[in-house]
Amino acid sequence: MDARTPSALKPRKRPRQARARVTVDAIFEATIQLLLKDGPHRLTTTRVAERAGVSVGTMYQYFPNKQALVYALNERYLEVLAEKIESTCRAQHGAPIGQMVEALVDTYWRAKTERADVTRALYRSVAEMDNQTLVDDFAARVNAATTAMLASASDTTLDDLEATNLTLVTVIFGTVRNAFERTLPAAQAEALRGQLVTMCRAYLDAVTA
Amino acid sequence: MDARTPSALKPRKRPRQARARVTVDAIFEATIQLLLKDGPHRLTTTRVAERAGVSVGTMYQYFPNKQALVYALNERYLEVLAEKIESTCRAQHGAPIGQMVEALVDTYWRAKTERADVTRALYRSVAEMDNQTLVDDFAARVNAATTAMLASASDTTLDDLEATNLTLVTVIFGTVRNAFERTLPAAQAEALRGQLVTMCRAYLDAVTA
DNA sequence: GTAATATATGAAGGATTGCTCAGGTTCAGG
DNA sequence: CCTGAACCTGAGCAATCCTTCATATATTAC
Repeated sequence: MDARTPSALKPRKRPRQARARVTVDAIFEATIQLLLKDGPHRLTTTRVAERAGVSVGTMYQYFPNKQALVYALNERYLEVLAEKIESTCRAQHGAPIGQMVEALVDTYWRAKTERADVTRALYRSVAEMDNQTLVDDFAARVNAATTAMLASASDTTLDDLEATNLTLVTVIFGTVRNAFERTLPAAQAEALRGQLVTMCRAYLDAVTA
Repeated sequence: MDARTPSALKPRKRPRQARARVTVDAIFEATIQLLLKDGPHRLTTTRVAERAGVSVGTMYQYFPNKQALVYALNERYLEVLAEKIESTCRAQHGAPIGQMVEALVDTYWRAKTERADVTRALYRSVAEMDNQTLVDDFAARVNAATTAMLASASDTTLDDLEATNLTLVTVIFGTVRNAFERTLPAAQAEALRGQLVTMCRAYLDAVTA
């Protein structure tokens, strides 16, 4: 758990026994399902506990309040996502730059598509409860990884690494998100993903020449 | 008011006298301010009325419930935004395609930047209350306008107008939104806007050649 | 086996919220 | 000036909702 986590949102205690770990997982899963079904403003501690098959009191043994629950959920999700991105960046170290962005788009797109409904549910929950800290931390972490990757490109050195990196990351992440909110038919979504890669490559050609 | 507005969200009645119009405006403004200050999940009918300087009952004379209030607010905002975009598209009819996207980015970016705080507040409120209908309508409207514009380009005809249009719109809108959530320093934001234009132009060169 | 610890329960308290309604005030038209 | 329509008031009801705590069970360590 991040040291930067606001104290009011820090988990009360970690599960030590196996059954407790099962319980906490069930609580997380129940939260996702409810977020999905009813949206964030109908997310209730009672309902979460009910669906998780535990009592409210149990939930409060691990999370000091409702917000902390959603916070922890997003933290968990972003942690996994950040790791995937970092892994891709490491794998592409020293590759040609065009291949890099393609890999980045692929990784991010796939991560979001794997459980599209969960993605949507969490996007909404981040907005409702305010988890800006989480988002900022995530952004910083991703930024470091992609910057390092781009700097190692075998076929070019970028004039303004910072600016190009910021542009690529913002465009890719923003586009993916927007694509999700439109709930496009699969074929169109797939086409869009291809076009996004084309676009990024064209951009890199332009700022490289 | 759109005919597609779900009946549970339709305004109860329109203000007929001048003082009533003032009241409704005050209610809208109060909603924005509270959304800004405390986020959507602390938006309360009592608080809205209080800050607007009217009583709760007054609010309920024009809106059947809280959700309808937020809905109407976003409807108003998106209406203005859609008009700006349509206006730009008309103005660029028959222009070179590169100039078109530049104008589109400019218009959208400026519209969002003019009152950046309001933009952020509304982004969040759309997510919390579910106003998907509004977003979909907006998307369809913008789509029609930009498609018509792109089709009239003086210097090229696009192979796949639909796909290119979808790509451009999704990328531009998504990027702008993401840029806002990161609360970038003004200089970086400005640079990003420029890079976005470069990117779109490079993309158009690529799919046109 | 037993003490210490971890985990689970759920009724109930306290606070808040969305919304109504019976009764007032202001305005516009005649 | 008068009357009906438009507009406004705000105490209070009903419905939740978040959270606690006294109590009970399961697990681990010895």
